[in-house]
Amino acid sequence: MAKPTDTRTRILAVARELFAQQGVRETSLREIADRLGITKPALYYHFASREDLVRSIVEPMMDDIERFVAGRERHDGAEPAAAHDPRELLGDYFELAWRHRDVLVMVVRELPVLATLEVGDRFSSWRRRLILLLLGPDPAVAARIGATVALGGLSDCAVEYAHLPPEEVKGPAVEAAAAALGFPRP
Amino acid sequence: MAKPTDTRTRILAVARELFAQQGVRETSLREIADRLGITKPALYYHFASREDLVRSIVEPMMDDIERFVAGRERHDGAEPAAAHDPRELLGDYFELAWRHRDVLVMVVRELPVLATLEVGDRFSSWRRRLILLLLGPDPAVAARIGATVALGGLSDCAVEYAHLPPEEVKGPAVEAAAAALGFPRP
DNA sequence: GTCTATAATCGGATAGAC
DNA sequence: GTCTATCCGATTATAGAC
Repeated sequence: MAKPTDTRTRILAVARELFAQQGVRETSLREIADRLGITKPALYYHFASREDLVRSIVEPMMDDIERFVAGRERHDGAEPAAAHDPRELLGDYFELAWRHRDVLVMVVRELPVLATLEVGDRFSSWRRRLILLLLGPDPAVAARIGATVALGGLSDCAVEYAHLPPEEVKGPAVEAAAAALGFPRP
Repeated sequence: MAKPTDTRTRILAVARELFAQQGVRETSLREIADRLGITKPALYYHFASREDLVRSIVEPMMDDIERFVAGRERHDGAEPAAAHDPRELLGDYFELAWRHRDVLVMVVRELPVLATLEVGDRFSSWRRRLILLLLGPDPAVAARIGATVALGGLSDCAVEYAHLPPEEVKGPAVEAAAAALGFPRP
C-alpha cells in the first residue's frame, strides 16, 4: 500500500519549503503550483483558500507547543509550582524547537503576516507560562530578563545550527541557557 | 526656524510605524499616503521607488552596526585579539540594539523581504565577527553556541522589554548574556 | 483531480495638469 | 509639491469542461 505521496502532502511540502526560503507573503500560489507541475485551480481542490494552506502548515506546530506547555502546568488551580528541574525543562524545550525548526523560522520571522492566526499572542502566552514554570510566580524583573535570554537563545540555536546533529547542539545550548537563568555549570 | 517637519520626514515616520506594526510587504504605498492625507504620486516626488523608501529606513541602522563591529576589529591584519572585556562589549552591543530596536524588529522579522538589500548576509557576518571578538579565533562549537545564546538573547531583550527604561534592562541582560558565554557572575 | 478561461482586485509606477 | 487619470502586471479566486 505504498501510496506514492498524495498531492495534498506534496503541496504542503513544497509550500513549507518556499515559505521558509522566501517568506509567506512573497510566495504566490502560482509559484507553488509551477514547482509541482500543476495549475493554480488544482490547489483549490485541496485547500479552500490560501489562508487554509498556511494554517495547515502552522497548526501542527502550534498544537504541539500548546500541549508542551499545558502538560507541565498544574491543572488543579493551585499555585503553579516552580518545581521543574531547569535543565530538564530547557532540554525538552530545545527538542521541541528543534523538531519544528523549519516552521519556527517561518513563524518568528513573519508574525505580521500571520496576525490573523493570532500567532503572536499565543507565543507571548507560552513564553510567559514557561517563565512561570521556571521561576515560580511573580519573578523579579532581573530574573525574567535572564529567562528571556535563555529561551530566546535556545530558539536561535535551533535555527542557527540546523545543519549540525542535534546531539551536538543540545548539551551546550542547554548549559548556556541554564547559566543565563542563573543556574551556573556545576 | 521651526520647520513644521517636512513631508519627507513625515513619510519616513509613518512608514517606519506601519512597517513595524504590520510588516514591510504588508504595507502598501496607498496605505502610507492615506495615513498622511496625500496621494501615492506625491510619495514618488520624495522617493524614487518603494525600495528607495525601505532603504532609507534601514540603512542608518546598518551603517551604525557596521561601524560598531569594524571599529572594534584590528586593522593591521594581525590576528584578531580576544582582548575585549566581554561585559563591556556586550553592554555596548545592548545599547546599539536598544537604539535601533524599532527598525531591528522589522529587519529580523523580514529577512526574506529585504533579501535584495543583502541584510541577511551582513547580519551573519557581523555575528561571526562579534563571536571572534568575544572568543578569539577558532572557538570550539560549544563556545560558539554559548555566544549565540548570549547575542541572540540580548537582541530579544531590546525588543521584549522596549517598554521599560533601558537602565533597568541593560544590567540584568548583560549579566545573563555573560553567564551564557561562560563568564559567571563574580 | 486537473484543466482552460476569466473575473475582480490591488499593487507599483508614470504622464501631465495645476 | 501635490493632484487626476491611467497603464501594466500579478494575485486570489471561481465557473465550467474533461
